[in-house]
Amino acid sequence: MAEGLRERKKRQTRQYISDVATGLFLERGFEAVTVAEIAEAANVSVNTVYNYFPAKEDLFFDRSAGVADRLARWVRGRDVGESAARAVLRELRSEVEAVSPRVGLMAGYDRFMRVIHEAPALRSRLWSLQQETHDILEATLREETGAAADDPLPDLMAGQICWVHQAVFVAIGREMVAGRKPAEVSREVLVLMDDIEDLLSEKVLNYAVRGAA
Amino acid sequence: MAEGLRERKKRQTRQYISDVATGLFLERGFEAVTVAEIAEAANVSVNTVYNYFPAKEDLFFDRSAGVADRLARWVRGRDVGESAARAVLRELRSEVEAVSPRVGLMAGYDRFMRVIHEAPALRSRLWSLQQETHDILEATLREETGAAADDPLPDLMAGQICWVHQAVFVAIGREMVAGRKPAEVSREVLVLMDDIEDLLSEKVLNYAVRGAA
DNA sequence: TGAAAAATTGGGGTCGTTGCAAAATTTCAG
DNA sequence: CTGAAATTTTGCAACGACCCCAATTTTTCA
Repeated sequence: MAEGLRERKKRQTRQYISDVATGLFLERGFEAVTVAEIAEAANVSVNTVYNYFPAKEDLFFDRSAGVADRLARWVRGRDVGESAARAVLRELRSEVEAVSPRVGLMAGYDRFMRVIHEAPALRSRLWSLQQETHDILEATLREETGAAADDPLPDLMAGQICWVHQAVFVAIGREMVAGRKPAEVSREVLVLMDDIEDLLSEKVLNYAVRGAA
Repeated sequence: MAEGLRERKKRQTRQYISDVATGLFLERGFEAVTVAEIAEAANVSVNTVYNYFPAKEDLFFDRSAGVADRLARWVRGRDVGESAARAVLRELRSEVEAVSPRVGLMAGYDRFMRVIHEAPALRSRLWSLQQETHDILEATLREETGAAADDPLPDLMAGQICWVHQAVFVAIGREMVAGRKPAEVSREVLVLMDDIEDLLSEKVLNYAVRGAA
C-alpha cells in the first residue's frame, strides 16, 4: 500500500515548490526573488509555500537535509584502531579524490556558492548548519568515548574536527567560485588537506580511537 | 576647538538611542522590542534611528566596535621570540585572570548572553564578527610573515587561533549564563585554556615567531 | 542675518512572516 | 455512490523591518 495518495501529493507539491524556487534563485539571486513570485511560478498561494517551508531560506537549503550529521556518521563508522579525526580525514579525502558532488565538486556548483555568498541570510544559515554539525559531533564523541558530562574535551575535539571540515569546504567553495574545474580543485584540495592534517596535534589525531572489535 | 557642536550632538544622539535600545533589549529581549518603540522611547523618529544604525542588530552591538581586530592587534604586539598563537594565549589568559569585563567576566553579562542566545539575528551577527576577526587576522598574519598570496597557511593558522578565541568565549558565555560568579568562571576557564593549548600542534604554536628586534 | 548644508521627520511602499476563517479537496464509512 | 469528517489550500488582514523621497527643521558660516 502506497500509504495514501495524499502523502504522495504533498511530497510532490513540496518538491515542486522547492525546485521552482531554487531555479529562480540560481537565475536571479536569493534576495531578488520574492516569495510571492515563487508561489505564482509554482501555481500555489504564498500561504501554501509557508505551509511547507518555515522560511524563505529553507527553500534554498531543502536539498541539504542530512548534511549536519555527516561528520558524526563518519566518526561512528570509523575503523578499528582509527581515531575520529583520522576517520573524517579519510572520508573527506575519499570524497575529494572522487570529485564528488557531495563536497561541491561538480560543474555548476559555483552558481550555488555565488548565490549563497551574495545573501547574508543564506550565509547565516550555513553557520547554523555548522553549529548543528558541531553539536551533533560533540554529542557523538561524548557517547563514543564515554566522556563525563563536564569533560571539556568532546567539545574541543568537535571544534577541531569541524575546523578541518570547514577549511576544506571553504577552499572548495572559493576555488569553484573562482571558475576552476572540479578536477583541478580536487587535486589542489588534496594537497591542502595534507597541510591541514599537519596542523593537527597528536592529541587530536588520536582522540576517540576505536578499540578492538 | 571642539570640531563642531554638530558632531558632538550627533554622537550624543547616537549614544542615547543605543543606550535606550540596549536597556529595552536587556529588559524584554531583542525580538520583543520594536524599532518603533525604541524610537519613541528615545524621542526620535524611526527614520532617525535608521540614520544612525543600518539595522536593528547594530543597536545591540554598538558597544562592540573594535572587537573584530583584537586578535590581530594582539598578534602585532607579540614579543620578540613569541609566536602569534602564544601571544594570543598570553593576552587571553591575562584578560581572564584579571576577570576583565572585556572577555565577559562581569556581573550582568549573563543578561547580554541570554538576549543574544534567544535571538537568531544576534547570533548571526556574532558569526559575522567571528568571520571578520578571521579575515583581519589572516591578513595580519600574511603581512607579518610575508607569506605569498597563494600560501594557504595564514588562512589555516588564523582558523586555529580564532578557534582558541572562540572556544574561550563560548565557555565563558555558557558558564555565565548558567549563573556562575565571574571569579569562579575565571579560574575554571584558565584550566580550560591549558586543555586548549594542549590541543594545538607545535606548528601552530610556533607560527609567525617575531624575530630579534 | 540670511542662504547653504545637514539632520530630522512623515508618508508611503515593499517584503517576509503570521493568524484566522472560509473554501476546496481528499478520505472513508455507510 | 454519497455525504460527513479530516485535511489542505487559499484570501485577507496585519505586523515589523527597512527603504525612498520630499518637506521641514536645525545648524553653520560667510
